[in-house]
Amino acid sequence: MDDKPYHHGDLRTALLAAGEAELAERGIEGFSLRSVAKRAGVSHAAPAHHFGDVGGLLTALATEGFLHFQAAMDAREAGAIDPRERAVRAGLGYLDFATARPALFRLIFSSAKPDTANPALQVAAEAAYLHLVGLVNAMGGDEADIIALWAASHGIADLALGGKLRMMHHMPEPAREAMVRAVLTRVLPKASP
Amino acid sequence: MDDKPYHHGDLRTALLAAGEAELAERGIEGFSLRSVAKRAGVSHAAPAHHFGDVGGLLTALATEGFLHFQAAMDAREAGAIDPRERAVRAGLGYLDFATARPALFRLIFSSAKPDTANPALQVAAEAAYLHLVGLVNAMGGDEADIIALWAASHGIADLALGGKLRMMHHMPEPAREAMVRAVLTRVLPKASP
DNA sequence: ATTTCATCCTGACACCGTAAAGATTGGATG
DNA sequence: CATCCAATCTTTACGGTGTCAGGATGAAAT
Repeated sequence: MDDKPYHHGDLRTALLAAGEAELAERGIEGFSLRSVAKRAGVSHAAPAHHFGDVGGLLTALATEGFLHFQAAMDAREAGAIDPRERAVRAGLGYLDFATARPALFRLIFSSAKPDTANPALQVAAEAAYLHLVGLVNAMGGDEADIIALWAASHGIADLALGGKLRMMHHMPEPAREAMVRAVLTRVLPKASP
Repeated sequence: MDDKPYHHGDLRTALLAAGEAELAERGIEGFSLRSVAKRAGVSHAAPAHHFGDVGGLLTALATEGFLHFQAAMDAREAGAIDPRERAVRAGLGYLDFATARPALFRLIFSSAKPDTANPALQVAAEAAYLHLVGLVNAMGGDEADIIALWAASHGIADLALGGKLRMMHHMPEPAREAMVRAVLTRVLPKASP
């Protein structure tokens, strides 16, 4: 039997992985620091040294979450040239992320626990925002267009997570994507001549 | 001194009021059943008899929340005749509610704690949805228009609560309303001829 | 007057986050 | 190589939380 060494080796990384698993299984509202430590096979006070308190761990998880968020949009945008098509795909990626990692989505957008003053988190959040700005600028849109696209994408994703869009949940996948496309197309700036 | 009688008289109502105060001061993530009981001047186990567990109390608060939500939209819509203007005002009321009662907003739309199978809660939620459907129908819109208006309104409100719309938060009130109007106008169905 | 029963309280338990203090170990320093 | 140091992890402890079991109270019904 491999008795566990006193020093883990890469506990910080292990705790982040355990934290993501905890979020996926129990959600934000069921998230427990002690449970995360148990997942990593470590004492309940071990996380403190790496993350301070539970807010510190959630801040790090949120920072990672923004990367996943970004990646989900990039995956959808890949291959598309037309700026309007790219913007629509970004919205689809937005929904992909929310569906695939609901708790992470809520952690990022609807929780007060992550420390919004944390520099790394701010950088990650700003990057996601700038990505959106780039999409809208490529279409020749203004600030209202930015908010419109963002709000529509976010609204669809958040309402879907909340189970409020039951009519959409009862649709087959292709029809659902078509519906999202129809909605997002409405909020794009007028096609440039 | 009025020593408290053993029987409260209307504890259920008092607990609901205390629960709203607790939400307003501590938010969902800081919500504590024992603290609510303390606010109502009652033992920590007293709420159990009226609401079962904490989920039961939050379910009742969410049901009440939908009424406040409805009222906020009605207040904005009052006096407007034109269907498109009414729809835009509903969106402004949506934001009003989120701003005035952020924790209640999150409880309704982003929490898993309320029991979504509760009949009273379902009725309240359905009423809010049907109100939206009525607005869109009056404009001759279809299902995509419903989702578009709802998602845009919800997205703006939820992002604003999350502090993500900093550019909007730095605007004077009239400009902010103008911005919301500009965004919402984009998602309305084409004006009927 | 007695019984009944909803209401409310007390006490207990397991779980949680956090802090303090001790154990262990890898690595730097001599 | 021997020693010390600092980082890492554990143990223990404390107050707070939700929930359950059992007892106390008192209003209403018999």
